[in-house]
Amino acid sequence: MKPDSQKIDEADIKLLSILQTDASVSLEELSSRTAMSANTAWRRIKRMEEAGIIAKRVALIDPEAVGLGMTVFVAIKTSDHSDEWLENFARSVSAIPEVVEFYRMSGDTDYLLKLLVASIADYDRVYKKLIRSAKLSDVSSSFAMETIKFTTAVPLRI
Amino acid sequence: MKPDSQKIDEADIKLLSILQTDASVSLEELSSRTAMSANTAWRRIKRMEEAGIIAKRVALIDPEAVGLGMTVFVAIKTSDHSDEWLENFARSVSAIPEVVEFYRMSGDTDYLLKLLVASIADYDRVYKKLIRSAKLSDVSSSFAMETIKFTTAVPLRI
DNA sequence: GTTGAAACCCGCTAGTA
DNA sequence: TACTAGCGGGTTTCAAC
Repeated sequence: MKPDSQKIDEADIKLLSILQTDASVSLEELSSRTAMSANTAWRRIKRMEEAGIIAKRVALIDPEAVGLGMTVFVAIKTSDHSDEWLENFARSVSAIPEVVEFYRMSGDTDYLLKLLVASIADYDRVYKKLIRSAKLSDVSSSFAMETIKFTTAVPLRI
Repeated sequence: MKPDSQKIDEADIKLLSILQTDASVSLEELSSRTAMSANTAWRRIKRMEEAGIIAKRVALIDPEAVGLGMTVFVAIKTSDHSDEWLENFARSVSAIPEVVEFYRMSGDTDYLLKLLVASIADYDRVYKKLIRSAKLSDVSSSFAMETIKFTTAVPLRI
């Protein structure tokens, strides 16, 4: 799966830049845009897929279009907990589909979650599920009024 | 682009669930997994693409694999600013590739950014770019120690 | 060993009943 | 909704450097 961390060169970055913006471009177009032959492009892509650099190809759904217009950030502080509590916490929270991002933080808050929900009522439903599943106490939520930018494109540099 | 907000039924949700997890599945496999003909699956997908429900197809890059192992959240508070300042702020911050998410918030913090950077030094570079581009004052950063969950799959429900 | 070109063949796309 | 035909593109192979 991860054969000794292959180095990525400029040509790879060109390919990745295109594919992480639009994965539906053909090898032909890819080759014309990168000044390499189609099967060189194909070989490089395949190598990066096998190396895990390209994790997967997905369809991105517009959350608004399916009625998920509300983004909520949930900050959680935990007082000392055992390892198994933490493990269980991570597992049960990860299993909630509305939790789309979940980080262990340094500083003030210990955990930060990003939720995608339909409405306040929907948020309340998920919130209850959340505190029930892990028996949390110190939880505070912030609501996003507007998503100014959201991209899955990572900042690639030479 | 958005012809009168078509309703999404269960069959559509089945398709979306698969495609938002793995967009590389063939129509044949899609049809066998959803009990609809390949042709029907294709037509539904095309309709959802045209309706903007499926926004795009992208390759997801593992940030760690390309040396972007650090996720930072930046909370910004603004004291009263003019409309044009706000507009310029949104535009210049959005243009920074390391800013992968950018929200206008309710409550304590006015804006929340998510950054993908390589290291502390890299973070510092982006931070400087940030405060220079929009002349910010009240900025506080929190570092993610661990990404427990990150998914682009939205919580689809019947 | 690495690169490019060309053939193969599968599967996407679209037209028709 | 199902069938079918065309064709575009991913995959493989082979030859050349």
